[in-house]
Amino acid sequence: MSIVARKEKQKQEIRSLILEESMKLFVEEGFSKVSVRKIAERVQYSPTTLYLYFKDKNEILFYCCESGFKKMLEQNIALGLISDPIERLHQMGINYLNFGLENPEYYDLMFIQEAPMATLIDMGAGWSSGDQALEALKIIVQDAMDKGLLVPAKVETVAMAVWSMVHGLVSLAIRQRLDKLVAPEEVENTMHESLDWLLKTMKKA
Amino acid sequence: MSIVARKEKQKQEIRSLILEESMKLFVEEGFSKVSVRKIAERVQYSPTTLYLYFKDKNEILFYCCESGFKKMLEQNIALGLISDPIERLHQMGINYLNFGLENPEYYDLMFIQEAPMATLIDMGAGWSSGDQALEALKIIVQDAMDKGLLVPAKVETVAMAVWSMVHGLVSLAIRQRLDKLVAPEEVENTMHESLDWLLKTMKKA
DNA sequence: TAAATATACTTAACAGTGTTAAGTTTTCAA
DNA sequence: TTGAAAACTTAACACTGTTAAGTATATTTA
Repeated sequence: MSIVARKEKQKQEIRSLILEESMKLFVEEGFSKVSVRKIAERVQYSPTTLYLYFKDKNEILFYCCESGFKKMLEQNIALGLISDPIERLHQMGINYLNFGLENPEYYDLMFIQEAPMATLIDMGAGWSSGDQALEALKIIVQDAMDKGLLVPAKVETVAMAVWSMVHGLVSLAIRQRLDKLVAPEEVENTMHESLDWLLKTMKKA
Repeated sequence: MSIVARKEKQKQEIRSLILEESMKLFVEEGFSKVSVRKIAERVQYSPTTLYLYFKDKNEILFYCCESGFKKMLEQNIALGLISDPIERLHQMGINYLNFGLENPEYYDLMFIQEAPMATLIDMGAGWSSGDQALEALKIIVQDAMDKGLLVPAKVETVAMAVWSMVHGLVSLAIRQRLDKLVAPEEVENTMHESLDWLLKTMKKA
């Protein structure tokens, strides 16, 4: 049994190696430049060997995506210290914007590309860390309403609005669409102003 | 002179033909399935001939994109009849959501893919119809503020917030991310509720 | 220990992609 | 009618994801 376990462990190590090198490639060359052959070259295996460890390229993308979510959640640990729900929501939004702008390739994978979602669907699995992040958002919104800081409304509606807005900001920025609204050097600043505006606006008078 | 003019006209006709068939392919098979060879087959030319009429594939995408904006603007013509700025902004948002959900392939091209933007940048040209749509948004926001219907703020900030939110809703929906927040059959409805919520919230008490 | 089996990995290939260089056919002016 | 210019095609390059078939390398069984 110990021998089969060791083999399994080795297999897992190679899987990890493949994922690690894939992510490095992402960050260095961008999503569109990542190919099975390039990953293979990095891990010093033939391209077809990767198919012994993953079903297809999309599955590799999916697991990279998962690791992106972990990265994102780590950033939010310090959030627990903020007790005021609105302030906490605000900081969560700021973190979201920063994560997107600092890790555009990850963000692309996690929220823009359809490939990882396709895999998720035919794996029947959950969006583990993604669901977790959304759950956190809903809880904050609920909390804010309970404390009378927001006008009462359906939690899902408000959560969707807030998430859509920050996602909209990041994804339009990443895809160079916000340059069309303000000068490039003002984009980042205005994004934060928009977020501030939303929170100030939604706060019960 | 008349003969060279006729030639030019013929050239334009072929360009139009290529674009038309490209767009049909989009709608029928989706962005990712559109290839130079498939377009060529449809217009009954060899693939390389397309390069005599367009610099590269991205340029074709760019022009398809332009036509998407025209389609979108047409939808907004009836908006002029609404005099109340908030109501007009609301209807503009509803139109935006509907356009995105009804023409996901166009929407993808116009606001999600980076290819057309790349072409735009190295063409040095403007985002003609896109700019027009954004200008309309800014004017409405300004109008609403002038009439005291919105809390005063920087126009660009509010415009960016509103655009980002509707874009966020549509793009997350198209990429199947909103299913993670509410059940699939409730997505469209909740999107509209989120939009309603935003407008109700931003309206000056 | 030797043969049989299972595991790990690679080579070769298919069908597709965007794009370019070179060659052919057609059109039109001198 | 000849010659040049325009329009178009063929062949090829360098990629892409993926599969089938073959080859080594361990591991198990006789």
